[in-house]
Amino acid sequence: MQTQGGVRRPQRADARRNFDALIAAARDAFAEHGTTASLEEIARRAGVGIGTLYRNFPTRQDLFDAVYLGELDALCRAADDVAGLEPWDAVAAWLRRFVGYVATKRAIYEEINRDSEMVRGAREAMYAAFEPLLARAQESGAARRDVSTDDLLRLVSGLTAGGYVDEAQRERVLTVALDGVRAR
Amino acid sequence: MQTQGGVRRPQRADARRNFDALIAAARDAFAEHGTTASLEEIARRAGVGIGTLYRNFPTRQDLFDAVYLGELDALCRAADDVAGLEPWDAVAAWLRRFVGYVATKRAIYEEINRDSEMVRGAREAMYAAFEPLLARAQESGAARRDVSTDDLLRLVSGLTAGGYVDEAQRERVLTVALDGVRAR
DNA sequence: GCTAAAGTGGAGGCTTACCTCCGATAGAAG
DNA sequence: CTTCTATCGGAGGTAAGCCTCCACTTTAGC
Repeated sequence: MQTQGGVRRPQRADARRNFDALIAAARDAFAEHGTTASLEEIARRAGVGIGTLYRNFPTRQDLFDAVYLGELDALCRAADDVAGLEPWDAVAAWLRRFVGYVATKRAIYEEINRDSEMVRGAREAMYAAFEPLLARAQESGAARRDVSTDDLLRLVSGLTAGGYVDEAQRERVLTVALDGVRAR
Repeated sequence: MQTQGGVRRPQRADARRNFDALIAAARDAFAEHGTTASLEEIARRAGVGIGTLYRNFPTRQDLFDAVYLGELDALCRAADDVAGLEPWDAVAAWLRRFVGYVATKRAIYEEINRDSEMVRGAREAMYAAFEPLLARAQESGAARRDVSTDDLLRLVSGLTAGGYVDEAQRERVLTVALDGVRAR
């Protein structure tokens, strides 16, 4: 991939090193502090000057996109992986994958609702990936018909972003919610 | 009530006016910006100097408690109001009431997971209010037995805090989740 | 090696928030 | 009306984040 989030990866070796270090540091920082993580701290963690951060990512959003758009691709492709399962199982499996995507990323959750230009495209990609799975489950009678793709993704991302005592509880709560989606 | 959140309401007329104005302004600000709302903006909105804010509420937490503990009481007492309904209906009704409490309050949601000393008591009060309703619904066979009070309150508060296109969507999603809680 | 071009990094100016302190003010009591 | 005192409010010191700018450093290509 030549670009990530519309930001070109630089050519010179040292510049590429810094670019990658910044994305890695930003991933951690966004996960820990949400969208408002300090850019100066990100630069510090990456072992890079603040000027370098700004040259590569003129705005916070650019950095944010670079961090998440790559992983988003993988998530969308996962829809193909589960396409062979039974209709309902495919829905459940992909949603669990989606949880894995959102779980460690407070920032994603904060952003998923906003209408920030660039995230809109990302959301559309996810919706496009999940929509067919849901449609198939609904046609086969496995999933209730009165919910939309949008409903489900918001349901699951809201659930996921909450704080839980442990992983087992998150899993339990997710199971309850998925049972609610199942047709009776 | 003489105290709110452990903070004594002052005696002099002007002081009481300011105290109340601060709580009202803080309620708005916390709803809008979450726990990190600027204290100086709260003082400004209340038409009061920043010094007055600090005299009444030495810490952010004191202010936060004063804002929410009063409303919390009302929420807990609502458990009695619904106690006369059918077991399942009582659970659903109280949870909807709970949604009303959390929905406009990002700050509450942020705080509900943390173990901040003073919020712990608040959480226990809510749990105490809801627990009997859930237990009754489980005994009557209306609610599944593999979920706890804690599970449900986190499930619902997570759902509620998410962003939605409109109220109808929030309602739809909540319905799905509640259906998941119902015994088959 | 040498050099031009790409890339670096942090000092510094700006803004915003936190919190303290104390001279000025306004309510309560007589 | 006066006096006493609780209360006010914002100036100002401190800290942290944002972002720009440019003298310096490093790389790639010869």
